[in-house]
Amino acid sequence: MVTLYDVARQAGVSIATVSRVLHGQEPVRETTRARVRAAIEELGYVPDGAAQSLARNRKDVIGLVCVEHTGLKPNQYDIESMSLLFYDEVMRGVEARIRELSWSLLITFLREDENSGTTLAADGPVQSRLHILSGKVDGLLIGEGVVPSSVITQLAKRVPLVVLAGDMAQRGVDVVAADNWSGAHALVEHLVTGHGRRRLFHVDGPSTAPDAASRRLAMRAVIDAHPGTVLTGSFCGRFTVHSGQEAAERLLAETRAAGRPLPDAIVCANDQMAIGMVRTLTGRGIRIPEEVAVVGFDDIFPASLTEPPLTTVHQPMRKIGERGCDRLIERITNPSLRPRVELLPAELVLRSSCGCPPGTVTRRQVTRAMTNDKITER
Amino acid sequence: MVTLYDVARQAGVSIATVSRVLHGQEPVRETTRARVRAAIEELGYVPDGAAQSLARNRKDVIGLVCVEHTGLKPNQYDIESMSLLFYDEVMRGVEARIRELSWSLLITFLREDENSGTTLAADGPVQSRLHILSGKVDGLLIGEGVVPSSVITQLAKRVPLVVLAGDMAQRGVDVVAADNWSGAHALVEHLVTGHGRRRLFHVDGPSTAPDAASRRLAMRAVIDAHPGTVLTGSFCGRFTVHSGQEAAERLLAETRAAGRPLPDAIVCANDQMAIGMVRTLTGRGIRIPEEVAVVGFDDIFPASLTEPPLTTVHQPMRKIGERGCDRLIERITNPSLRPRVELLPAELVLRSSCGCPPGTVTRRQVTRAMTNDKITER
DNA sequence: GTCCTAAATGTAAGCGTTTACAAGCTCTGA
DNA sequence: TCAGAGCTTGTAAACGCTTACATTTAGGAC
Repeated sequence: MVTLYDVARQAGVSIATVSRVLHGQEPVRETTRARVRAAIEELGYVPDGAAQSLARNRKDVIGLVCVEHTGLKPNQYDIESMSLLFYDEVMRGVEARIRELSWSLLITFLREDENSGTTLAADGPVQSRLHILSGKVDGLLIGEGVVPSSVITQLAKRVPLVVLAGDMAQRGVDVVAADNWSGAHALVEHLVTGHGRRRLFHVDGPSTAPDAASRRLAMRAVIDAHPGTVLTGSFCGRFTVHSGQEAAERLLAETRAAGRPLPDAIVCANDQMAIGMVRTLTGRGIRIPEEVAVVGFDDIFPASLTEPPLTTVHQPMRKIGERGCDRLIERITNPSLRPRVELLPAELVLRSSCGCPPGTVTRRQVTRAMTNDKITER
Repeated sequence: MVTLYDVARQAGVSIATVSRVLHGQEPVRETTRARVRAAIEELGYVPDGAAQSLARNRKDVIGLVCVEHTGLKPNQYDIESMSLLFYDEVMRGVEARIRELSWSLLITFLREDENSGTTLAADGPVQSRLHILSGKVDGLLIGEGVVPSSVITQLAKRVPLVVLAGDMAQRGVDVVAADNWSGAHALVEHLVTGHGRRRLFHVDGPSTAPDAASRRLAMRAVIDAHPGTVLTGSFCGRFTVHSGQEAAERLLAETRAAGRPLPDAIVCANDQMAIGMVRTLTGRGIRIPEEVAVVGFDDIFPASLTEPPLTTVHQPMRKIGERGCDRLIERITNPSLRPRVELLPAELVLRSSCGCPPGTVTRRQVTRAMTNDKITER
């Protein structure tokens, strides 16, 4: 390994001078500078990042902890695995910011199942990996969903940290997330006031999923605000295409058995389930949106390819990465900042599964005016 | 910041003892161990990664340099941006290996256009970023395509390095890539011997793209091996859907003008162009594969969604990440290893755009027997 | 109690940088 | 010619950890 000393010897100067040349600091004679440059070039010197970090007391590295969805066939892209793209977008947002600073980005994937069973263990594999990681970075960006919030709160005491996405208000920790509530609210509002749908069916996510919760609340809010609007029923799915299909089967069976008509609209907690719903319904000859509207959430890529194309809500993942990174850097710079929750506007994407005319593609940012406290109280 | 000294003071022991407890080393009395553990917990001590790296003389970090495709609309998934997925798969492969070792992964994206103009500058922005990066890692995984090979060769002298994907034989540098040639060869061979197609048209990639080159050579090889088989023409596209549509327009115009029949099969250098081709052709009422077969390359997600579904070649990106990582670790461990080129089998994916019956989905790994030298000589 | 051995713990020298401070130059102006 | 100012350059002390080696301690055997 070539060190500063080697370069200094080769150039006939002291290590301080080499360091100065390396960082373009001023008081170095032009001839000396040239000599040092030549030595660096000749020896192929690369400054050791660890030593620099130690001396400068900062690493110029931030860590991003992503959620890795499990149960996917490797090497094969399908509709389920499209959700993978979320964190890839976040990552690109973060990287774009990081790059401007000449910092670096450390990535870790945490598998959804990795923490099951060890949630409460103070020293599970997840904790251990996060611990090692936090020693290598100046700050951490953590995707919500895998790490229990108690662990996050604990971790935040030791290292600057920002929680990304998700929907839970982490008390005392910075959060940057999409405004899921407003997205879902605008979506359902559109069905009700835009297309006169009154009898709604809900395909919900798992009760444990925090994002599903706020979507559910938003739907409730719209229904309550419009007399005459009712929730005719709901199904609790697992966010998969298959769940959506199950939901459809169940819905059809139940309405027929009871001799009731179909609902006017079906609101699904994510696009995968909406796609499953659309497939099964159209397979049974039911016309969408004429007989029933179907909407999803997330705007994954295949949502634009269904027949009819799916009306949904796009999540600003890249922006979440960017803003999360900005926030983290603020916090690193000024650790005494009061933690805040920042919600980014979601984007309502109107295609035609909601009843809008075929060929429609309208995008509209939606969010609500609010203060921190309103949000954290939610 | 809490250091070893703080913990040592709190526990009433020396820093050496704390360090031993930290790493579970043997000769420490149980009572002492407990005392130290308590102090660590109480103070919320996190070992400083930089200091550890410096003292241990290894960083337990490897860097991955990805190619970032440009000109994409942010926050919007479309067929073009599906190519983004390549590096995301590679990344997951690398991370899976890294994780087993408790190492970390540093990510950098290099934009395709970032290097244009400065290719030969010894100190362009790309070089500078790679330089900083290489000081922070034990080794580097570089996706081929952005960094000029002269820069790579240079870099490889200073830091353990493995080149991923691409197709170029980097002399004197480790390479792990997909066997594009065999994939393309099997694909064209299938058209010719499996479906009796004789008159082939080629939608090529940019002449500068190294992967396009080997696909072109493979096609040539099949044609030469089968008397009676001819290349009726070719079009040089830019790997986009739009290029594929242009190619289709041009092909139709020329064959009609010359009063010639359509070719039997159209071989596209990637899926995006094949999709553009399929769209335009079916739009003009031409039946695929009855009138003409169309095949692509890469097996991006939308390839399975066209009508008819596209026959193509899947690239084992995740495997490339895994094997590249293994190779890099070998090289870090033993820097005197002779550099090798390793080609991973590609996977022929038969759907129905080639003439196979509707509903077909057959996957077959393809590669050729070979030695290093044969490959590097190619 | 003494002595020996082995186990437990402590001391201090790095690791490769940065940077405050000291020291050495080269001028300029008297 | 020399003092002093202003550039350059060098010296050495951190930074927080690991680890070889030195030292202390505990536990037996006599």
